Amino acid sequence: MDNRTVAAIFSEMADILAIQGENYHRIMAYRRAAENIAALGRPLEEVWRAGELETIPGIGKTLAAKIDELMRTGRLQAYEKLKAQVPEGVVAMLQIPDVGPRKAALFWKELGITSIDELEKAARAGKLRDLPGMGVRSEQKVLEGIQALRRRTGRIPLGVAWELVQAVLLPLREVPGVVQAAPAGSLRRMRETVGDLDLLVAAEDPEPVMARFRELPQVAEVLLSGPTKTSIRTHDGFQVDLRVLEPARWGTAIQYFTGSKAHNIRLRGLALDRGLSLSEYAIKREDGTEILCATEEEVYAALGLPWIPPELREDRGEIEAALERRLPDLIELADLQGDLQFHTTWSDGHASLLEMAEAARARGLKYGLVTDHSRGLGVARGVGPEELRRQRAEIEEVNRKLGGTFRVLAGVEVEVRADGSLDLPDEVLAELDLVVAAVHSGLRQGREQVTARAIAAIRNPHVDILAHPTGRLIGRREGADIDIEAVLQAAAEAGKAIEINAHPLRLDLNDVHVRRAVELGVTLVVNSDAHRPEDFDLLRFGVATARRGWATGADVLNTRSVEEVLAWVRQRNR
DNA sequence: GCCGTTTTCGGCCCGACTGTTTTCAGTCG
Repeated sequence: MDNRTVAAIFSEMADILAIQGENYHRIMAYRRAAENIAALGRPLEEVWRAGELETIPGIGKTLAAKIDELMRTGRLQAYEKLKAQVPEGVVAMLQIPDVGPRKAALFWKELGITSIDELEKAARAGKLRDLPGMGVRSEQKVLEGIQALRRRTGRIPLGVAWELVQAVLLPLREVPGVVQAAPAGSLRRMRETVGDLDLLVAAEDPEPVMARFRELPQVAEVLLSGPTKTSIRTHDGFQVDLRVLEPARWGTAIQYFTGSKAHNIRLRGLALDRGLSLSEYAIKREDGTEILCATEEEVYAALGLPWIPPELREDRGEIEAALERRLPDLIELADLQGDLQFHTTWSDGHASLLEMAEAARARGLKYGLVTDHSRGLGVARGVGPEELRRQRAEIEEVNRKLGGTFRVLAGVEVEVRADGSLDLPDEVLAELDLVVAAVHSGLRQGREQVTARAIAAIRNPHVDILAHPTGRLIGRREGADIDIEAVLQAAAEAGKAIEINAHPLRLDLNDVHVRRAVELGVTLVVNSDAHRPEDFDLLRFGVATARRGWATGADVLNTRSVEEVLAWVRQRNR
């Protein structure tokens, strides 16, 4: 039983307990356990076998026993008992905005409603308005919530959220009196998907900012608007929350709204230990006097901590690391010296080798590995032995033209066939500077088969890097059911590198797997996988994912110089 | 249900906004 399944069960148990009106903290215990299991980075089953379940934060005797039952029997009696008590459709109602556990329970108990469809009918028939605590407006909000839920395509991919936020912040920055404007929330933490978009503006007078925000062309609907907060929904169905506050309180505010919730709860606990109360407005002493923080550094310092990078703020050990002054020195975009995967018109890229090299150079990179697809992948065109030989001539010509300001290395993205063999003969691969291997087809194979293919590729002496190991496309396609732990172990043994593909729909490895790779000492590579010149800008998302996985510059191969990268290849191939 | 250099019991973050209410409950983040 894998981590995601166990996490989902605990999360659903929390929902059911909430509908039943259970003790809030007991519910939170289940949620926290679910989150920590999902973020574990190594197989829960392995932790269970080692008898170390209770070393996981938020797992005590009771939950450890429940995990044990799940691992041994594949079932959990307590879960089945809970599920039998509350209809599935009632639990599903929690997905509707503005419907929480209390209201879901109310609709169910008072009117016998057990599905979202029934709820919609009841709302249309005006049956909800007479319930205690409800009214005509609330009934309308339920209907609107159901519509919003049906429109919602799920969480927003990081790349889309990034673009939208840049577009919205620009006009807000032009409003007179605006001192600062920045994204907060999971976008600032650079999570791979973003739920609602959180924006923060510092200005003495909030109203002109709110007014400008409400009138943006992207706005389809104003959900709520007060003196400190306005929420809108865009035409694309995305919710954007804007908070405006005075500049003197910027530090506490941006800290608070960056989250995560779990990180903030821990921080507030630390504040209480020191006789302080932390809120988005200030740090309050017990006598009621306020400490205003204009910067985040001041907030953390007041709690005895160094500043913690936003990408780490998930309560995955960063607070302990900060207390012990052992936060990692995270990799930064500027640390990258090269990019070890980009494409050209030799396969499915949209620009010439020279154009791509110049684009990479314009972004401060010093080298790049051209990795057009081998033939086996059914993309338009693709390179075989003959094309690679001819491309080599073009590489030399481009390198001459660039006159030492940038170096193109010869590579390929070689297809791992369904049977685990590679799409190009070894002697052809041997002539290249570096070889990137990738699985694109047969992603739906069984776990053992697809894992074996990836490991076979890693063990091929000519392969240096395994690209986007799961092949997922966020929000579009599940990745292969691949045993990442086994792949990482194989890479560690063979001394091969694993890619963090920076494309915002891939981010593959993901943050949790990066963390595990770092623990295992696996060499990582952050690659743009650029298919057009502007795609080199995507590297920021790959670096962010590396940072979320606690990776330092030393963990990532392409922070090294081109000579060091080539030496890394040679010392292994001897 | 978890957790512990103020604790093995009694805590567990804090506030905005809305809609329903005459002081608060529910939801959200």
